[in-house]
Amino acid sequence: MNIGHASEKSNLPAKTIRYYEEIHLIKPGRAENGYRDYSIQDVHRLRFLQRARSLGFTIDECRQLLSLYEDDERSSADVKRIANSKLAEIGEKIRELRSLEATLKHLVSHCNGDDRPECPIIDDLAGNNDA
Amino acid sequence: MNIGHASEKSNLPAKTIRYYEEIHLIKPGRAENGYRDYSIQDVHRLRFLQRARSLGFTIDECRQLLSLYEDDERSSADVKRIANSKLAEIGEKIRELRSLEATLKHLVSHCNGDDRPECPIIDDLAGNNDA
DNA sequence: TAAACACCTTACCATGACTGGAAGGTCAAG
DNA sequence: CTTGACCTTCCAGTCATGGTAAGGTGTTTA
Repeated sequence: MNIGHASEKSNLPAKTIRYYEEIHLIKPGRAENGYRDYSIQDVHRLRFLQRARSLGFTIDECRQLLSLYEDDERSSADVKRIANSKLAEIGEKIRELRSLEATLKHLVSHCNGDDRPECPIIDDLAGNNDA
Repeated sequence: MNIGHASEKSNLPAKTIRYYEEIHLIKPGRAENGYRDYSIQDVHRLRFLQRARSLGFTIDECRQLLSLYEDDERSSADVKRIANSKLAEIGEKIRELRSLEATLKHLVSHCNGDDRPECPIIDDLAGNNDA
């Protein structure tokens, strides 16, 4: 199967698929004309990678997950550990963003938003924390 | 004031300060020995940038905010508009992360996490959505 | 049969916002 | 005089692609 077809099946741009080969995540065969030739197994791997990436796993985590995916003897604890650490990261990121949101909302709510220059948002950024 | 001192006062790494100069966010003077020489005003700008970046504004947004900061005739509406658009972005990002978190939590909760190979997380990534 | 067009190849540059390191100049203290 | 803490510029790397160029291949159509 050519890369275009594999791209459709996996929901990954061809560019990305070639990049995954470059960093040794997959190694498709080659046809006589030099075109990459993807097997059904390869497409499974690509779909796996697409899903894992869209869940926020980094390429390195995907590499770990993929090797667990291909290992019939894996323990589910190994997989769960990776997922839990990613969950912790996501939770932390959410907390940070919510704190940012609160701060900005507070500033915005105190800004008149008219054509006068007084602006508590700028004042805060400038370090004048009068509020 | 040398860059090391400016770095302490602004809470920005010296590397970052030099980078900000490279992209024309600030332009400190130079001492006779060629060292950068930061004024109090420069440090105010750096602190402003540090705060704005930590609130999630991009460099380009910081550039806008900085020019508003330096413009006594600015309208607070201009500032509020930028802040509101950033707020919308942050909200969207939070929604995405919460959705990721929910999906992952669901998967993790169904995974035994023992030394057997059965793993609903891997199954899901592989595209077997039995759950 | 030939041209048009879709697809494939490699190779290189760009992104955002830094961070790290090499190679070297400057300056104060011991 | 030398050590060490600073400072300088320049070059390369990060992450996960995206863009573009220059060219080879394969199928369809005039």
